This record gives sequence, C-alpha cells and structure tokens, in this order.
Amino acid sequence: MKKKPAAEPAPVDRRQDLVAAAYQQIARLGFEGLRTRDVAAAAGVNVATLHYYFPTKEALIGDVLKHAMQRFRSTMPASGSPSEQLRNHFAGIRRLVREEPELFAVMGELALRSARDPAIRDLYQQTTNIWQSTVRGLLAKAVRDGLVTGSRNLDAQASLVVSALTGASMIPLSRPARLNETIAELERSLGLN
Amino acid sequence: MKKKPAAEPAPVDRRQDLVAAAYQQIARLGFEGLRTRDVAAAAGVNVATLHYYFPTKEALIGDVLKHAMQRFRSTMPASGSPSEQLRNHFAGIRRLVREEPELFAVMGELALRSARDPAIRDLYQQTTNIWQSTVRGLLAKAVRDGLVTGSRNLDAQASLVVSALTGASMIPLSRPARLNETIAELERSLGLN
DNA sequence: TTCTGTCGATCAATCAGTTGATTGAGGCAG
DNA sequence: CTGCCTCAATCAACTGATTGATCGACAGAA
Repeated sequence: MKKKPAAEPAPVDRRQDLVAAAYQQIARLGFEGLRTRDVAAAAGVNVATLHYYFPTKEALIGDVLKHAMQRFRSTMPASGSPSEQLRNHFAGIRRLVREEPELFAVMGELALRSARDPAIRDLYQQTTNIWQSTVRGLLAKAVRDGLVTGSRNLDAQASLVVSALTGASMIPLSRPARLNETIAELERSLGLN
Repeated sequence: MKKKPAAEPAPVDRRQDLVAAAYQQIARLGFEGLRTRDVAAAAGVNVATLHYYFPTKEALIGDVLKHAMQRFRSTMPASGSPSEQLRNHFAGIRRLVREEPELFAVMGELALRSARDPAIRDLYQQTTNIWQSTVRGLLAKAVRDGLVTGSRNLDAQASLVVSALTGASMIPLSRPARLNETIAELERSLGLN
C-alpha cells in the first residue's frame, strides 16, 4: 500500500535521491543536523537502504560535495568579451543566490569544514583556485583589450573579487541588499560600466 | 597535591575557563565537534561542574558568542583622520587574523549558525550592522574632507568592504596571500594610498 | 535459483544532562 | 580554641535518548 513495487515507469535513481536529500538537509541544518535516518526518510527509504548505496555517512557527504561543487562551477563564465564574461559571471552568481540559495548554504558549510577535513579541502580548494585564476585570466584579457581601467596588480583584483563574492554569498547577510551592492561596487571599481 | 586549596592568589574563574575552552574547541572542530565533556576536561573539571555554571550546552555557546563578538569589535577603528581610521581598521583585521586566527574560525561558525539559530542571529547581525555603518560613516567623513576618491554610493562601498573582509577572514583560504591582496586592492579602490 | 533492492529490528557507541555523595571554607555558639 | 552547622563547588556514576551502522528476512525479477 505504501509503495508500488512494480510497473514504475521512472525507476527513480535512489542514489541521486539520497544525495539530493542530504544536500537539502545540510542546507537547512548544517553538518551538525545531518542525520542518516532523516536523509533516508526524506528520500522515502529505510536507513539500511541508504547504507546499501553508501557504505558510510562520509561517503554520502563526498557525493554531496561533488554535486555542490559541480553546481557552483556552472556560474563560471562562458562566452563574450572578457568584460562581458565578468559581468555575466557576477550576474550568474546573483541569479543563483536568488534562485538556489541552498547551494551557498552548503558551500559555506563545506568551506568551513574544509579547514578540518582533508577530503573536503582538496576538492574545495581546487574549485576556488580555478575560480580565482579564471577571474584573473579574464581581467588580464580585459586589460589587454583596453576594456577596463586596469590596475597594476591583477592578483589583488582577482582576490578582491573572490573574497567579496565569497563573503557576500556564503555568509548569511544581515543586510539583504549587500550582495547587489557588493557586485555593483565591484563592477564600478573594475571599470566594467 | 594537584591544587593548593588555600592561599591561592588567583582563584581561577571557572566560568571564564569553560568559555575559553569551548571557544578553542569550536575553533578547532566547529560546532559539530563541540562536546561538553571535552570542554569540561579541557578546563580541568567534571561535566557536572560545567552544568553547575551553565544549565545547558546552549547557554555555554551563548557566552562563547558574546566573548567572540566582543573580541571582534576590538578591531573597530578608534582615532585619527577618517582615512587613517580605515587603514587602521584594515591593519587591525590583518593583524588579528595573523595573531588570533581562532577568532575568525569561531566567527565563521557563528555566522553560518546565525542562519538557523535566532539567539545567535540577533547578536551576530547586530555586530555586522554596526560594522557596516561604522565603515559607511568613515567613508562619508573621508569624502567630506576630500581625502578619498569618493564614489556616489557609500552603501555600496561599505558593503564591498564588509563582504570582502568577511570572505577573506572567515572562510579558509586556498590562497594564503588572498587576505593581504584583498586589503591592498580595497585600499586602492577606495583611494586610500 | 540467484541476484538486487528493500525493510524491520537491533547493536554498540556516544551524548547531554542528572543524581547522590563528598570536600573544604566560613560562621558562630559555647 | 573547639565543635557543629551551612553551603558553594566538585566529582564518579548513572540515565535516557539518539546515532551510525549491521543483520537477517523477504519479495520480485532474471
């Protein structure tokens, strides 16, 4: 009665469901509040089933981590002139914060945990390193094309961009407008207007 | 043998010791790894003694929160011209990150937790609101005195400062130089050189 | 039959918080 | 001073609840 065992057209990917459930749980309650039972229940299965797909809780977290990082990389710029790409990147983050705030809650949790957990640190740092050098590369190209008011220090500019976006997206804001203001001022200071 | 019961000049403030122990524990392991027994042991007392001073774990965390926030406010600028105060503020944070990194680990934990815990949210947001408006006030004064290259939007500039410093200090950095670069670029973009 | 997926039941470990007892310092009456 | 009382502070041991993980059973598909 509680489940139709057969004739299910979409065979539901349990693995994916469990990762998604854990992801939501972390977004709402942090790692502190992550319970295997709750994750299993949210995915509509028994705890034992969770352990059928993931040997340990850590293994499940590993998959959540991969999922979050991959999701985050989708904000990386793609096409257009360098300064357009930068503006699109900023707009992409702004949109993602609005439409998918859970991602940044999870990213924040992962960022803090990366200080203690080597497995998380590797993937997290890899992602932010790519981020930083991507921004730096775009700034370099933009300067070369004479599109922005170039500073002498591209590393410093890229660091400011990454720091500001990190701080404004991953940390809960007391001032709701802060993200928009931060991005606006970032664009101004880079001469992207 | 382990303690001189009488004639003790410093009668050890247990309450303070317990808060300090919890503070260090959070800095090292996050809220996830905060165990009342470990805190008590680190303070050299029994769990029951901890509960003698703090009715619950939450009450203990409350005192840790107050301690951390008060500590953080010590970076707030004090004297000098507006632009000097801003530079001093940045230097103060840079120094504190170097000399007392635990504070920012704890601040990061509290910041994330503030999204779920109303008790933490109140104090945390109050602190960041004061921070933001202090920076904004200094920028306003600096512009009035003609000391910096003023932008039209002081709120946006203050938001960038707060976002960038938050992101560069509370989130573990993959790129160690990022904090210095961020501050340097912040000063440049505000015309503080 | 055998393999895959699922579940109810259960275990061992861990945790926050409690209980009852002990210790030592200070007050104070004799 | 001495003996008695009180009380803040402390501890060892326990409780009740929760948690991650495991086991054996069982159903359906191949």
